[in-house]
Formats: sequence, structure tokens, C-alpha cells
Amino acid sequence: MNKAELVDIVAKNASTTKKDAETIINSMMETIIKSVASGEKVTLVGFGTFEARQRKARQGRNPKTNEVLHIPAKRVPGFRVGKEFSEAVNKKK
Amino acid sequence: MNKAELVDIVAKNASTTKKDAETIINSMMETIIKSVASGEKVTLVGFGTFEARQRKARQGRNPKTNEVLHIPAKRVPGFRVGKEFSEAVNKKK
DNA sequence: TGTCGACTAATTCTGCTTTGTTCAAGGTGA
DNA sequence: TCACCTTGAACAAAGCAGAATTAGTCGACA
Repeated sequence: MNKAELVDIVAKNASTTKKDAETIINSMMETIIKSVASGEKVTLVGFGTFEARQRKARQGRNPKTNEVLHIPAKRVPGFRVGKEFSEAVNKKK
Repeated sequence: MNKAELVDIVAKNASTTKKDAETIINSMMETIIKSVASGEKVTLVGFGTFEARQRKARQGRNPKTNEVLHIPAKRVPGFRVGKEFSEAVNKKK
């Protein structure tokens, strides 16, 4: 599913226009990105939590050339799955 | 940041009401959950990809009692961070 | 049309796993 | 819209499975 399909379904469920749905979804993603980038985690109960995780520097490896490379410490966005989300995935199909 | 703050910011940025923003966000989360639960991954360019991952059965351990426990194979929701999201987190603060 | 995601290699490190408690967040009713 | 109550999230410990790392190409998405 791509963003267009998501917007379509959301617009139908929320009884609004695709334009409004897309605008809000884009704004939501932007807001989450900014919040996580600023170090603040975003908690959405029943869905999950977006947070920035500190990753330590470590010795990586280029699987292509099998060459050792140094990976500096950096922050990466992380997502912790919520309860409802996890249960829905395990129950269905 | 909790959902109420997110809705507030999104409503302001999208020039809509909190009610509409919350409705759409809830519908969006529900749609994503259902899609991932049905095995279909949801790709949001610039943000990330939600997908169901198959996890093999393995020997876990209860850190509290140091007791070995068997974890059955199951599906868990996963989130892969997009390019824009990752860059925003590394650049800021 | 141009950009971004998927795919894949081998190896190391990070996170997930459980359970209970504590605390904050969400939902509902007024 | 606010307060209260219910409910979900955070935290810790120990070990293993899985995620992540690079880079180029293909194909899909904006």
C-alpha cells in the first residue's frame, strides 16, 4: 500500500476529502519527524511510540566487499509497537 | 508528546479543526494496523515503511528469574525508517 | 521525469523477550 | 473542555535472534 491508497481509505473512513486527508497526514508525518528530531518521543497509545535512539559507534562491515568500516555513533529514529498494533498483527491472517 | 499535542499541532498546520485532525489520524492508524495485519506493507515515502515481520521461534529468557522460556514463532509489526526521517534525526540537535 | 525504496551480500551489535510496579496518558461523562 | 478513572507505557536484567551496515540497479512513487 502506498500513500495514495492510504489517503483514499482514510478519506473514505473519515468522511472527508482526499485533499484534506493528505494534508493532515503529511502534516502529521512532518510533526512526528520534527519532534523525534528534537529528541522528544511521540507516543500514540494503541499504535506505537516514535523515539530517537542513540546508536554507539561500532565496527561495521561492507557485505559487498567484505571490507571492515567504521560506523560513527549517531541517532536513528526508532519505533516501538503498541499493544493493539501487535495484537492485530498476530491475530489476523 | 502525546496524541493530544500531535493533533493540536497538526490541526494548526493543516488549518483544520482538532476534531477532524483527530478523526483522520485515528483512521490512519487503524488503516495502517489493518493493512499490516493482513500482511500488506504500508510505504510512506520520506517517512518510513510499516510491515509485518515473521519472527522465528527461539529460546528466550526471563531476566527477572533467569528462567529459560520458549517463545513461539509469530508475526510482529516492524517499521523501517525512511531517508528524510533518518536525516532529520541526525541533523538536528 | 526524477527521486526514493527494495533487494542482497557477511558479520557484529542492538533490541526483544517477561513480569510487576509506577506513572502518565487516554477516554468518557458532565 | 475538564477531571477522574482506567489503561497503557517505562524500566530492569541476560542472552540470542535479528537488524543494520554499503552500494548499485530496478522499479515504483511523487
